[in-house]
Amino acid sequence: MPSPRRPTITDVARHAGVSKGAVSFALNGRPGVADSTRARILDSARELGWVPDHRAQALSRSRAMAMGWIIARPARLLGADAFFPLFLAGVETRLSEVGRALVLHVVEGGPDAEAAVYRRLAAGRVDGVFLTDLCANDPRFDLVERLQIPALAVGRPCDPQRLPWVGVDDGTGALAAVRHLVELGHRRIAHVQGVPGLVHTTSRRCAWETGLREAGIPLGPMVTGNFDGLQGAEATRSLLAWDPRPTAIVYASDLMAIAGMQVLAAEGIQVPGDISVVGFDDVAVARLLHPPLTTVRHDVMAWGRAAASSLLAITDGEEPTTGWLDPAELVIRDSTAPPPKPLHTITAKD
Amino acid sequence: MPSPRRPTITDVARHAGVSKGAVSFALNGRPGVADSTRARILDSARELGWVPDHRAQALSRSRAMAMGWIIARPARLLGADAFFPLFLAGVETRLSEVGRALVLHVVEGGPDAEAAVYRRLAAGRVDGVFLTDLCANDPRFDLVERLQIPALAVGRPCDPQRLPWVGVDDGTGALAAVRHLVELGHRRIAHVQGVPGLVHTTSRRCAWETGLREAGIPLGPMVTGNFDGLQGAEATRSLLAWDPRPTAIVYASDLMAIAGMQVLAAEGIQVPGDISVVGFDDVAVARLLHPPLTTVRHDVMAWGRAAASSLLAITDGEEPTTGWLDPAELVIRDSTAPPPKPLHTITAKD
DNA sequence: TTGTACGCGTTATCAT
DNA sequence: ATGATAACGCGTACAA
Repeated sequence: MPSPRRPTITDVARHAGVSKGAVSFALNGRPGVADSTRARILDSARELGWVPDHRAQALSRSRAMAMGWIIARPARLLGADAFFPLFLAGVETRLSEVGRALVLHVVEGGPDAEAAVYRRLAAGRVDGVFLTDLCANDPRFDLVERLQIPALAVGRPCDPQRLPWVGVDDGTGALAAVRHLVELGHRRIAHVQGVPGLVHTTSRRCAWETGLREAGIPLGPMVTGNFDGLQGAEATRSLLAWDPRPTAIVYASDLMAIAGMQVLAAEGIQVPGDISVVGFDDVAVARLLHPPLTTVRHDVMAWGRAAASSLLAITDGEEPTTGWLDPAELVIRDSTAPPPKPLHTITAKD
Repeated sequence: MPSPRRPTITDVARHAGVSKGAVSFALNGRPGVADSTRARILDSARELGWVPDHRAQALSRSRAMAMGWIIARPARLLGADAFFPLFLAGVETRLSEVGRALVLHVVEGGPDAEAAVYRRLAAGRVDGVFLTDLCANDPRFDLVERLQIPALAVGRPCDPQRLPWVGVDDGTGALAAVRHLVELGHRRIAHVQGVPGLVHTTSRRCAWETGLREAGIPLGPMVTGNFDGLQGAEATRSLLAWDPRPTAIVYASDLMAIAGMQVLAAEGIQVPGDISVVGFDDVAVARLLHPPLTTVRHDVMAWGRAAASSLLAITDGEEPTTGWLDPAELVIRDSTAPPPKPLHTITAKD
């Protein structure tokens, strides 16, 4: 039995005894069709089980009805990324509301491969793109301009005039974390920063510096982590070698903090008794750790929703909302406490 | 300055002094064009910066060049899902190799909303779909058949004849976990199962039952967890109330295991000294816990790649590979050890 | 309301 | 064998 061809508006038109044009108008709810005719057309469409063909609609409307998100990173790292799934969930819920799809690409092959993917997407596969993982002098700004593809920066670009952007101010949360530690009495507060070059790595580190400066504390030791967080372990070991040892560590991600806590536990160092630990992201497991992790929470799903709304506005020719959302906020749990009595530290100073 | 219209094959044809058809043949590497002409056409295309318009290509080829993945779940839960990002990464790397995109949808509104999304995607937005989170009597099998959309089941369906499928046998790994505990001397092995109804929940629970049965141990207590793992905490508390208390707990996911370990730690129960813990998934943090978590690993990225390859084969009219991939395997770390000496247990029995 | 050109690449038909 | 011409896919939009 031959698979019955999907009905087209031509079929609907024939069935309703009108022209193709009338069907199109009726189905799109546009004026210029008598109510009785419109009803008849809609009935026919329903009866035949007509569904608009996405490819034809895309071609004739010159719109892909989809947004693109290109992630330039080894795919394997997605499994350890706190941002990715939640941002995606937020974007997706918003796009679904207006019948748009999300086209996702993970590309590993360096800038050229990345540019090739943007070029492909720009050729009618998507109507706009999200730019995440912003870095200083981000080459994608030139790229999307050259390709004439609408783009939204996720986070505040170094040159915020250049593109619409939607960001969550993580500096506020990171600063709150440092102040919290200072209030608890800490004076030797270390930082494990994230991947160098990323805008949010810088903003978190700067917040840490600001917090120390405003408390009149000299800048403590800082080491650099990476994407998958495993480096948090090594970073922590290197911090333990400092003399005097830090009494608190502010990590740029929960995953690095978790890796660090495991090192501390293995060394017999109590958290928070000996060293206080602060993470960043408030991942699902953060509250499930022992002790539950003090961290900085940002509402990544809301961020995704807002970003999607902004990009939709851009592609629909409206004025996009741009700027900061609610800032990240400190979530105090049990991994932070006053520093240990400084007895042995004084000895160590000699 | 007017935005210079993107060049079409008509422009290329004019530039090279040939017809549209010749350009199409040349660009697609099909015979019937003289080599010299072909070279001239390719030069023109390169010079003009021609890129195929995806919408036009999709319409005329009647292919969307994209695959769909519809996830019917509250979007928020994606942040706590070990499977999602890795499977996606695997799928995506494979699809990218052949210029296909992944169209992703997260839908929350129940079966009707889900069916509506499938209908939309089937209307030319994608060429095939992945079916994940299989459950018994999955209504999507009828749905995709009715919509005539190629589909691949991710995991082994209850009726494996009905659709091509690619699965990872998690039963083998779960069974290995139970055997490992039995060998260590455990006799009271509990299980915290996953979301009821899902195929993999059943297969893991059955493996646990098999392991106990083959060791001649009566079925221990079992409780039910959920998606986000937080219920792992409550489940664990309920297990602690059993008398005699289990000496080992096999969780259906790492996240539940982590939540459980936190409860155990809070109760002053040593892991693995008092109770051994086994997870499932081998998420990134599993090795970073204290103690590092014994768990069952499945290569989810490879699964994603294989699934993508199979679905590509289906939509390209080839014979898809179907069946099991490498089975999940036990990863022994430090959260499992022999049970405590049964002194007080004997007392408790009276 | 109808008729028809249009978007753009593909492909079948036809002429050389 | 080579290449031109035109029809096609399907919904949209404008002239009539």
